Amino acid sequence: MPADQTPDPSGGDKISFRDVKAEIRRRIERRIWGPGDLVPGEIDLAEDFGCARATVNRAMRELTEEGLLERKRKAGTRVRAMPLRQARFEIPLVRAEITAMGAAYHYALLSTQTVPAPDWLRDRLGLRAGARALHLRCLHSADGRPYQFEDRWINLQALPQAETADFALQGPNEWLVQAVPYSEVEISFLAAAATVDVAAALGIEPGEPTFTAERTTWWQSRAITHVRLSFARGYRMTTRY
Amino acid sequence: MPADQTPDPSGGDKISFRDVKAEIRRRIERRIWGPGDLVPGEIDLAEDFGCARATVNRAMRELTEEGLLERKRKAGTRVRAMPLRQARFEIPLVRAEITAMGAAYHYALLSTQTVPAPDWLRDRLGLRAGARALHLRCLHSADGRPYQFEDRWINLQALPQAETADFALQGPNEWLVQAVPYSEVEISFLAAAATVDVAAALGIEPGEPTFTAERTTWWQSRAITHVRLSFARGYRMTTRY
DNA sequence: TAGTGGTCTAGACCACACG
DNA sequence: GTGTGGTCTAGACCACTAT
Repeated sequence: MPADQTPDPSGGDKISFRDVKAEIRRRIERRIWGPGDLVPGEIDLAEDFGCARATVNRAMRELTEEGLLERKRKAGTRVRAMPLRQARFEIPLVRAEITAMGAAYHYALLSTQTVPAPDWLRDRLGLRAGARALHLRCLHSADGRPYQFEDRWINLQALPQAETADFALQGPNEWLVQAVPYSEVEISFLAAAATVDVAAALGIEPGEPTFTAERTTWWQSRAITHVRLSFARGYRMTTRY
Repeated sequence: MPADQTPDPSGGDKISFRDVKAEIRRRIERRIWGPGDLVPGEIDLAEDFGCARATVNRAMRELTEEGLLERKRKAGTRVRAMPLRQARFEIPLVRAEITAMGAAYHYALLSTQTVPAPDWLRDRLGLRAGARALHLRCLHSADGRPYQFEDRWINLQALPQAETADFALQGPNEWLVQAVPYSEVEISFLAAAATVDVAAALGIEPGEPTFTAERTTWWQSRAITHVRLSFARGYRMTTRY
């Protein structure tokens, strides 16, 4: 009997769901199970691997979540014909991002103003006409160099206490996470030409390409805040998968 | 005893790990368990909820993966003080992306050439001096409008059969997934100024901000391909979490 | 050393979807 | 109808780590 029939080369006694995952991965990579193929059922595999069905189940469930398999009741499990590529990005607080690079973090509040929400914002956040919003502009720096320009709007209907908060020392992002944790978020990434505002803050030329993130946040179905983050020249968002 | 001690309001008999997740979420949102707090152990919660420990375990494991909890053996489970924000983006094939919008997909091969790998590419892919690479330039269109410009390099040492493949009809991406499935990938997103090449292909002005993705792919520790994708004006990558 | 999470098992029942 | 995955359970042992 070939030695690689059984995963778990380490001599440990029990088969782990990790072993099963690795072995299934291997069989897919080596085309033993090709794209679109039907994979044996959990019971068969459990017997093959010499483990409980629950173990196989967990392995296949995770591989499904990772985009390698497709499962349907009664129909069985198939190798995804077109593997679902997905990347996961962590969205840290700027402070954490900067200190993690080993740079000194500095925060500055550039302006703060309570104004009637402009039309596009009312539309975006679902505010009624005449609603007031807090508008903040901030700069986050790394080792003294501009790193990220933050242009934020806060819905004062939903978060009236924001009007009296002091954003001179603590950035609005950090204030918000302690005020409204675990919210629902929509985030977009795009390339934008630097406006005069942004260019001035980041020390670049107007019109220069700027990596930009826009984030809208809800809490219990109420819009809380909308922010546009403009990153300094050369910024990249990177991940592996 | 308060009615909300027990989740599962629907009158169903068994407690699902989903019920447990929802209830834990609720308690965190309502600050019953605040940031940094120690959460009861699995055994206690299982008794509370009237379910097996495995059920609580799955709920908490998934919440941990979602970034809401932090777990350590012996130390127990805590509510993350700074919730780990993470976004997941699906990286579909261009064809799928375009047809999903309801637009007609069109692919065109602009140029193809076998050349010695330039220094930056040798560096990036870990190729030896003098290594040859296949250089492809392609355009993907939606309803006849340029959508994505693809500038790709393929390592011919690792994939010699690419040299004789016909990329006139099938894009290199699609060819590659069938030739080398399930590889290891590093991907970056950035904002770049359109080069003359890119601008001409996409029908925009040189220097215009262009949302750009760079992807390098390995298979069994060998570099396979490196690609730079430039998106048309107005492109956004969006997700919710 | 002891407590907590991590995992495996064997068995059971259910829900969905294909024929 | 019937087969496949989806989930729950009760019990067990293990592995890490704080004390």
